Amino acid sequence: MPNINDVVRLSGVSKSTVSRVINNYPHIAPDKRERVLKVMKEIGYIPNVAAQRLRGLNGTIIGVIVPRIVNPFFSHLVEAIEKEGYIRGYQTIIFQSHEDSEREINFLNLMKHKQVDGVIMTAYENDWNIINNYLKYGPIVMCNEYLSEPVVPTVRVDQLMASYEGVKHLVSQGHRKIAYCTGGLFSESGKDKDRNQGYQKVLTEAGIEINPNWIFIKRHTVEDGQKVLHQINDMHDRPTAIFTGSDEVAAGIIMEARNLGIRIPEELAIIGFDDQPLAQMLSPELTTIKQPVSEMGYTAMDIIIKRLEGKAVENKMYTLPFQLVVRKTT
Amino acid sequence: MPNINDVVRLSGVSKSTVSRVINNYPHIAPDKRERVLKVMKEIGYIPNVAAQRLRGLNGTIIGVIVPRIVNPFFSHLVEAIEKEGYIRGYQTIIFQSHEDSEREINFLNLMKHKQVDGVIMTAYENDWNIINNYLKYGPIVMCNEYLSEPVVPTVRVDQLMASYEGVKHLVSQGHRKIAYCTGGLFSESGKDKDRNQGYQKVLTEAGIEINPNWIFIKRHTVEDGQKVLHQINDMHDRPTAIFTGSDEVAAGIIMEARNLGIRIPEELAIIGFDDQPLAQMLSPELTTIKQPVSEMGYTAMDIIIKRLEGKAVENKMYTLPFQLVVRKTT
DNA sequence: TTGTAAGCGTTATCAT
DNA sequence: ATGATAACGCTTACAA
Repeated sequence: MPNINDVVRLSGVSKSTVSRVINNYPHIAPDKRERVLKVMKEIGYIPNVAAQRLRGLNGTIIGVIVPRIVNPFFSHLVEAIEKEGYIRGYQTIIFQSHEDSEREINFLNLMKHKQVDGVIMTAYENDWNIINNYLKYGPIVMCNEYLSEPVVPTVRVDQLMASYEGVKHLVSQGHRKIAYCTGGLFSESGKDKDRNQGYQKVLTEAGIEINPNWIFIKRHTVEDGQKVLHQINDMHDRPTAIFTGSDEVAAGIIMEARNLGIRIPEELAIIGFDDQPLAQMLSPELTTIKQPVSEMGYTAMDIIIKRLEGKAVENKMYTLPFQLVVRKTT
Repeated sequence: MPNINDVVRLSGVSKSTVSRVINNYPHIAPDKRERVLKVMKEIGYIPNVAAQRLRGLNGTIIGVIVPRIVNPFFSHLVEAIEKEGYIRGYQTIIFQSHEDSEREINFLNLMKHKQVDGVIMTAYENDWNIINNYLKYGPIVMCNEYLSEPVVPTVRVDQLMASYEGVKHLVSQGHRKIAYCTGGLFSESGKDKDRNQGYQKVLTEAGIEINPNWIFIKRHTVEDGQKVLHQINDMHDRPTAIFTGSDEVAAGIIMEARNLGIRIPEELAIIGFDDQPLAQMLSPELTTIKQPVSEMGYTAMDIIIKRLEGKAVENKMYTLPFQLVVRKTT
C-alpha cells in the first residue's frame, strides 16, 4: 500500500502540503493541489486510518447497542441508522446486549479504547450514573428508551401518550376489563414506566379499578403471548381486552386463540405495539401502535454525527409522533 | 488516558518489557511481570489500538455484508455472527448492500484502508473477479450464497437439494401443476441457480413439463407474494401448488388467499423458504425449508477468525444440513 | 502558501 | 531476560 511519502516523492511537494490536501485545507496553490490529487489517484493512495487516529483525528465508527438484532423493531432501527451513517461516511457497528449489563459495559469500554467513536443506545441495562462515566470518552445518544432527565440527546416517542391512546381506544369501544402486558415491570420507575402510567391514567379517568391479576410483566416473545392467553383462559373472571407491549406477544395471543377457539376481537380485543410487518400478516390483522422507526434511527445518527463533528447539539428530548393503527383485533 | 510510558515510569522497567507483558511473551521474570500487571490495573491502562495497528498488528473488526438487515433470515445470521464474535473478542460491523454493487465495493474498500480486518459476505453483487482483488487486503468468507468454485471458505446449505426436496414433497402429494417463485432469475447461472435446478430436476424426473407462465422471478416481499397470487388467480390454467423462495413471499400469498377466498392447501399448496418465526404465525401454518442459520453464522465467524489468527483453513464448501418442515400449507 | 521537524503510542530489531 | 532505539504513517506547530 502506498503511503504519504510516496505521494510526496511523486508530486514534489512537502508532506505537510500533501496532508493539507488530504484534509482539504483552504489555502493551497490550485496547481499543487491538483498535482497531489492526481498522484494520489494514480497510485491509489488512501490515508492510513490508524495513523490518523494516533494523531488524534476522529474516527467514523458508531456503535449501536440493541438488546437483540432479531427483534424486528431493532433491526428496522439499525437499518435506518446504518443507512444514514453510510450516506455521511460513518460505519455502524452493532452490539447485542441481550439485556446483560456486563455486555453493555464491555461495549461502552470500546469507546474508552477509541475502537468506537460514539454510541447510540436503544436500551440501557446499567444505572445511568455508571453509563455517565463514559461520556468523557465520546458522545452517547439515547434512542427509543429514555431517562426522565435528558442528560444526553434523546430520541423517543412519547410512550405514556402512546399507551394512553391505545388503552383509551379500548375503553371507547366499551371495554372495562382491560388486561395489560409489558416487557418490563409494573412499577413507578424503570423500564416501561411511562407505558404503565398511560395505562393507569386511562383507567383512573374512566373510574376503572386495576385488577392485579390482569397485569402481566416481563413478556417479550410469541411463546410468552401464548402462555398469557392460557393464563387468561384459566381465569374465572376474564378480561375482554388486552393491551400488549409488543406485536410479538400479541401474535402469540392471536395464534393461541385459534387453538383455544377464542374469537378475536369478540371475546378478546388485542392491541400490539410497534406495527411490525407481521401485524398485517396475522389473522385477524393486528391493531397496534406504530413508532416512526426510520425517523428515530435517522435522527439519532444525525445527532451523534453532529456531536462528533463539533457542532452544538442540545441535551434534550427529540420527541417523534406515534400513530394508533386500528385494524381487526379491536 | 494513561499510556505505555506511564506504566514504564511507575513500574520501573523498560518499555520493551511492558510491551512484552502486554503481548504475553513467555520469557519475563515473574516478579517484573506481576509488577507491570499491577501498575496497569491500578492506573487503568489499556493499549492504544491505533498505535498497535500502525505497527502492523491485526485488528478485530469483522464486516458483514447483508442485503438488508431487516430481512429476518439475515438478522438471525448476523445475530449468530455477532454472538460468536463477542465471545472471541471480535467486533461485528454491519453493511447493508441493498443489492447495490457500488455499495458492496465501498464496503470492501474499508478492508483496503484497514478499517475492517475481514469480511463475511452473505450475498454478492459484483463479479467474483472484482471481489477477488480484495483478498490481498484481508480474508473473505462466503456465507449463504456461494460460487460454484470455492475460491474462499464458503458456508452454505445445499440449495439444490433443498429445493429438490421441497418440490418433490409437492409431487409426492400428487401435484403436477407446480409454480415456482424465486428472488433471483430463472437462468442457468447467477443467483439462485441451484434452487432453479432443484425444481427442474424434480419436474424432469416426474416427466412434467415446465410451464413458463408459472415461473415468477425477482420476488422478495410480502407485496410481491400478494401480486403473484393475483396473477395466478387471473389464469385460466392455474397451478395447484407453488414453491416460493422465501417465507415472506409465501406469507403474502397466504394473506391474499384469505382475501380472494382461495383455500389453502386445498386449492393451492405452498412451500416457503427459511422457516422464519413468522412461518408458524401464519394461518394456516407454513410448510417451509429450514436453514441452520445459527450454525451458519457461527461457522463463518469461526473460519474468518482462524484465518485472521493465521491458522490454516481450507478454501472449501462447508455444507450444513437443511430440513423440510411440513406444516399446514401442503 | 509552503516546508521542517516533532510527536502520537506502540512493537520489533538488535544489542547486552 | 532486558533495554535502547528505530520505525509505523500521519498531523500540526512553528518558521519562513
